[in-house]
Amino acid sequence: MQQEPLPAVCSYAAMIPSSAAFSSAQGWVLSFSSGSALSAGTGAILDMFGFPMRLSNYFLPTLRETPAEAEIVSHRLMLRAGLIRQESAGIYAWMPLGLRVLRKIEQVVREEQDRAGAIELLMPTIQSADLWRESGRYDDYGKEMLRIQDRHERDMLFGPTNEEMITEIFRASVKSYRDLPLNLYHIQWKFRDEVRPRFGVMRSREFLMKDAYSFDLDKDSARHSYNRMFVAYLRTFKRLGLTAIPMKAESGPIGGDMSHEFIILADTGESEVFCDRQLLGLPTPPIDVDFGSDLNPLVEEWLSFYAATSEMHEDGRFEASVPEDRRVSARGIEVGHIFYFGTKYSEPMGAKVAGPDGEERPVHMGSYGIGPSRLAAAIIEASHDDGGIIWPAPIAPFDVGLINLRADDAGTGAACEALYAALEAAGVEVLYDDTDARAGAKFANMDLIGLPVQVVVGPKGLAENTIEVKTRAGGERKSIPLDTAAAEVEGMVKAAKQAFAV
RNA sequence: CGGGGCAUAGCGCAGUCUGGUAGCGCACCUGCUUUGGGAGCAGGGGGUCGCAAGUUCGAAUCUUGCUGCCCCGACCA
Repeated sequence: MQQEPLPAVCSYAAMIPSSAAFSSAQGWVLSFSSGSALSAGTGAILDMFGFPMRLSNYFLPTLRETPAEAEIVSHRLMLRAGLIRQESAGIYAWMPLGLRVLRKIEQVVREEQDRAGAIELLMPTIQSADLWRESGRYDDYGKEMLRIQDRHERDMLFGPTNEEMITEIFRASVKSYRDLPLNLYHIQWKFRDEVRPRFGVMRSREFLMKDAYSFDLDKDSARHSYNRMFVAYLRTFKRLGLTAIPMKAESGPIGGDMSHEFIILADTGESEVFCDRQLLGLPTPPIDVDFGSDLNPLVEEWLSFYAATSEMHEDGRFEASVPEDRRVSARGIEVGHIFYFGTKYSEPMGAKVAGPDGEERPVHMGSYGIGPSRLAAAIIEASHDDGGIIWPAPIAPFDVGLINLRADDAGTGAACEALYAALEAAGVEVLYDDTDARAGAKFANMDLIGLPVQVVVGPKGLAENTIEVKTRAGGERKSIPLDTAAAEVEGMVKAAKQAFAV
């Protein structure tokens, strides 16, 4: 079972001291700094604070009506479910529930990057224009780059990407081929001043991106670094509940000659894509894939089937290489992009290493992007129904939505509290709807925010010592005995997550 | 950046043509009733009508300028 993401919890805990209302909770500051608290599951930490996620105390501003500006379903649902709020064109605030999703996506991405041998660091959002003058991109990048000046009238910019900066970091410290290969990544906010931002966080100006940068002595080893990210991406998207297909891509303004986009199929996709149906069923590389081994056969298998975006599509080749009943032509959303671009930056910026022969040569580089903020929207595009979002279990903001149908009833209240405590102790994240809204409103709201498992506690069932559980994805409900409910729900949550494990 | 549209309460909208006390539904607050799929009744709060000039006795409404936002296209994680 993967580790639960701590950042969301940390930020939540950090907010507590600012509110006098919580000052009666004792000892939490000390508890928080203890190692055992941090190593425990998220739920256990919250429980330790004695501050459960009661909806009555939470901040979840959902909307019953759809804001007029939202065109596509993910944008509508993200606004309605209180995940995001637009602050300016293409610029969004992430509300608590949305932030939890974003952190979970980040964490899956992080785990797979780490597994593939990439090393995390964190570069700033603001960069010096001088760095970009070195590579020549300061003039090339155009108006998409947000240019700013500091108080000394120095030219700065809000980074749209980090090739220059990582190259600068690399060249300052790495001088020998013995330190290669190296792959450094960070997960940081980027800004691209899109002419027309749209579709919410799918195509925003400010967006969160995981960008990794590989450094190798020559093209062959760079190819291996590329393959490692290729495999990591296949695993990452699968764990997020997505079937992403690598497609040959144009390398765009970043440049280079080996490049693939990872595309998921969705009706609202921005681009037209064509591929062989076989790709949809190819097995995802397993968790124990050896990243040190030759990954070429694995990658080549994926690349042996036809797959292309409309820009790279050739009708003739498509029809010649794919039998008619296997031809898929659909719309797709780009969720990742990997490039090999050789010495495009290392050469002009002087990032050189000495080879075994003592000769210095520019390193061969690649860059590898995934947009977690965009993924949140893409996942909703791929997983929703008329009632709202259906989160894949691994990235759901909470595992369980616990509904108390009668907030003023001592019996249901006690049953909910007991269930809540038992589930949290088992490491299950629970959002407890203890509000006094009506049943219908609670059900609709819970469906909207899409938690994988709903637990409904009402006076009727309780009279027979039962509660009801419902899975959001399939909609199945069943009554189960109260005394085994916690164990059963825990099992459902674990099974739901297990279904996404690869 | 070309083309089109919109801007009135947190959200969805009417009112603008034809200038005269700023409205409706949802949400919010109070009370009572209700309580297993977005309850009912009664009462209540919330608005520089995007901004600025102008015309007028009087501007949400007419004029001009500006700004913001959305949609289509070209471009992109």
